[in-house]
Amino acid sequence: MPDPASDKKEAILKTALSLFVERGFFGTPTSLISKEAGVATGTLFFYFKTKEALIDTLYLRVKAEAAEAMGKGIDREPDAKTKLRRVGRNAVTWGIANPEKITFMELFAHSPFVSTSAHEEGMSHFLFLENIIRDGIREGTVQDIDRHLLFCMMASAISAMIGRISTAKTRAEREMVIDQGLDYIWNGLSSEKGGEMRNKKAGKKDMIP
Amino acid sequence: MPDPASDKKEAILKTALSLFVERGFFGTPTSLISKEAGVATGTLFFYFKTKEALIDTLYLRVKAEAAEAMGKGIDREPDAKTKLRRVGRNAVTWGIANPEKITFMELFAHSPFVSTSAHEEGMSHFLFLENIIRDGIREGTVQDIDRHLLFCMMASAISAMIGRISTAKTRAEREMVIDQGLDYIWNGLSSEKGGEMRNKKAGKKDMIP
Amino acid sequence: MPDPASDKKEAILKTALSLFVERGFFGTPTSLISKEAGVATGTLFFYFKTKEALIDTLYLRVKAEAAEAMGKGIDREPDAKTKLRRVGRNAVTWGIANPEKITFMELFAHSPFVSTSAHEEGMSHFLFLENIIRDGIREGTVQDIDRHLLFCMMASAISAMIGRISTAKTRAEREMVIDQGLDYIWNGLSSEKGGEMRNKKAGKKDMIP
Amino acid sequence: MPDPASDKKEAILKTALSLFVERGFFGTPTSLISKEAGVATGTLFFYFKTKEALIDTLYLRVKAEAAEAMGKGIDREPDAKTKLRRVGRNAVTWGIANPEKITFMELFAHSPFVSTSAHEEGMSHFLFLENIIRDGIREGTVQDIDRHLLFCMMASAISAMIGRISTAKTRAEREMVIDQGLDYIWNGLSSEKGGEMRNKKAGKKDMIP
DNA sequence: TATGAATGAGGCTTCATTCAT
DNA sequence: TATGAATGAAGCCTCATTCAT
Repeated sequence: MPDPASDKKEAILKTALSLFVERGFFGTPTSLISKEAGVATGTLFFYFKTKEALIDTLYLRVKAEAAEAMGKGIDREPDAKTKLRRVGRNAVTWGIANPEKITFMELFAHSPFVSTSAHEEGMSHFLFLENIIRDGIREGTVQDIDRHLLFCMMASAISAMIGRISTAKTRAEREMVIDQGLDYIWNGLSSEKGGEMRNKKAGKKDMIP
Repeated sequence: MPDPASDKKEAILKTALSLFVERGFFGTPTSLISKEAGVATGTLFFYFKTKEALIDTLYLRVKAEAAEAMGKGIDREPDAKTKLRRVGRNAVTWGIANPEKITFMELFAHSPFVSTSAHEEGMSHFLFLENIIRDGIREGTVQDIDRHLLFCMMASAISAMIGRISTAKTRAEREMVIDQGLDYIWNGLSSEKGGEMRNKKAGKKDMIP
Repeated sequence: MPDPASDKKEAILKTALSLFVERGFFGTPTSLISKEAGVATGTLFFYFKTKEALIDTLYLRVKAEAAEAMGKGIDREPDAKTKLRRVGRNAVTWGIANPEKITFMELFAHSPFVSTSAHEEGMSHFLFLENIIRDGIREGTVQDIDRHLLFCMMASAISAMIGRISTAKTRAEREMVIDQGLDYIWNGLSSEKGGEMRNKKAGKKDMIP
Repeated sequence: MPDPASDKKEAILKTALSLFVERGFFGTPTSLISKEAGVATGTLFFYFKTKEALIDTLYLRVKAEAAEAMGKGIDREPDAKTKLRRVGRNAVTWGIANPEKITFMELFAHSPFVSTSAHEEGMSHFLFLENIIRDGIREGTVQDIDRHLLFCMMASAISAMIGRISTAKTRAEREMVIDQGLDYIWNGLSSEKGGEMRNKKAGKKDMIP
């Protein structure tokens, strides 16, 4: 009962993902994709009008999947800080489980091979992140600096983490890197850091005799 | 004094830089490079055995130039913190002045078109950065977390900053983004708050008695 | 009464005619024909074993229809001259009413895409024309020159007329062109003129006395 | 001293002419052209940006050559009648000597594969013909009917003649067909007979005392 | 050094045709 | 009868690279 048509389409998408990551867009001929996917050359073009249409579809899917994974469970978190921390952990978890997809997103995030419309549609899945940042700024727990800059930096930091984690040998090392990385990110975002704020809060408590 | 031969070689390199950034590696035919550079197709292959040899040369040059720019004046800085802050500011300044080169580095940082040896040689120019981080850790001013992770995160943060800055309309906005970005980076790197957090936690325990 | 099966076949033929005229044989994919005809790709190949079988069928139909139209009413004409003139007018009338079919015939009259057998069978519909010419020669009203040449020239003249007529703006202009064209054709075919010319000259002399 | 570059280009043009005539535009792959011409596939595209550019060039050349051949010696002819007769004979002579080129012109005269600009430029070579017809009308030796129609009919008649001639077995038969054909054309064009016929009819009336 | 005509492998895509349903 | 997913050969064209000059 598995839809045979869908099977071939999925096989193409899966194979394309691997090959694009491995060899880049221009580096992977459509003929290789179809061969590795076990379909005829014409079949690829039956499902995707163009090589670019193929990568567009792929891009959108991966972005959507990533966004969904990152947003998992954030509603149960009480504030922006914990929400963002959970997003970070979700991202790392998903990235580790889907290294190809992470690499794919990085490779084609600014690629001209992906259509502008696909870029825009892909970006829309992450609007919820900007919302959390905005809430955090309102709460006073996130530094009130340029939101888009924060967003980009957070994204690049997570990406760097995943990159670093993928070289980790043990589970322990991996966990350590995640913790350190999330600390780094949060401390960078936190408005507490001003050392003074901490001092202030802590001080208040400390000062209570 | 201008060696005519060298002129052509330089013209090819300069043109190739622009075109690779604009259109990617596979997207720019060598014929286009030579045409835009005002030389014959054969001339390009006289100076560079291969298209890959051309991009390797380019990559190495840009990396070396970037490293040199980032290291400017760090000897006069007293400690790791100020050194790193100066590196960051140098990087941003250079990146803004050389947008094509920045883009080029990002595009080909992990690219298979650049040979492994070139990647390694290119990376070597940045060893001084890891040294500063190591010193900072020894000084106690930089968090004692994975050095390579710090390095990657710093690099990606700077890159994100430059990206964000390039969309800034006014000089004032630009300066603000730089300051905020460097704050973010430093606060992320700083051991102060981390220390305090640890202190805090430790404090909790301390307070138990 | 409309056989649904036949409906599809007719739809395919009709669509194919338009598309072949518009875009040529190789220029119109069978997939386009079936799409525009509103049938599945497989259906076309159910009714026509091959793309060439389709165009053969089309060719034969159009030729037969044209021949029938051209022969309409010639039995009521008294002699070869009037017969031929009626054939010419019939041809023009039909050609104006069926521009696609005329173009189709011209396009594929010598085309290798139409099988030789179809060409031969198509030509057979026009044998009656050669018969009229033969009769005219026997009557003495048509020049006794190569019959096949006459046939070809008449055909090409009619075709030229139709082409010229299709650029006419007004009905009056169109009628004028038809009359002039038929005059041209007939005068070209007529043996009278030679005779009359001779008679005329002779006549002049005769009249001198 | 024969320009080697030009050699290859000419070989391609010559081969393309034969193949297009033999197999049509879509029926002859560029790969076949280059193979038969003895050059590499890339060479064809070095000289002609596109397959269409190739046929355009070919079309223009053939048209120009045909026009030049048809106009040969007409200046030495005294009047429109002899000029046109010479044009006709020139055309037939050239057509017999260059059967492929004649066929080529017929095949692609209305072809969409030849660009509109090429069609227009090609047509311009034949303006001198329309001029002769105009002069003839002024002289009173050519029927005063639509000039463009005359032009088309003459062209198609000549073409039909050539077609018929190419099936001639003996030189004598060929000469006969040429003479008959030119007679046909001229009688069709001549205003004498038309005029005389009218004169004749009128004359009869006039003679009625 | 420098040129640019020439090469030919290889890429993307089309399309006539088949076949299981 | 009718469908449309699937096929794969073949077409047009690009482009890194060479080589005679």
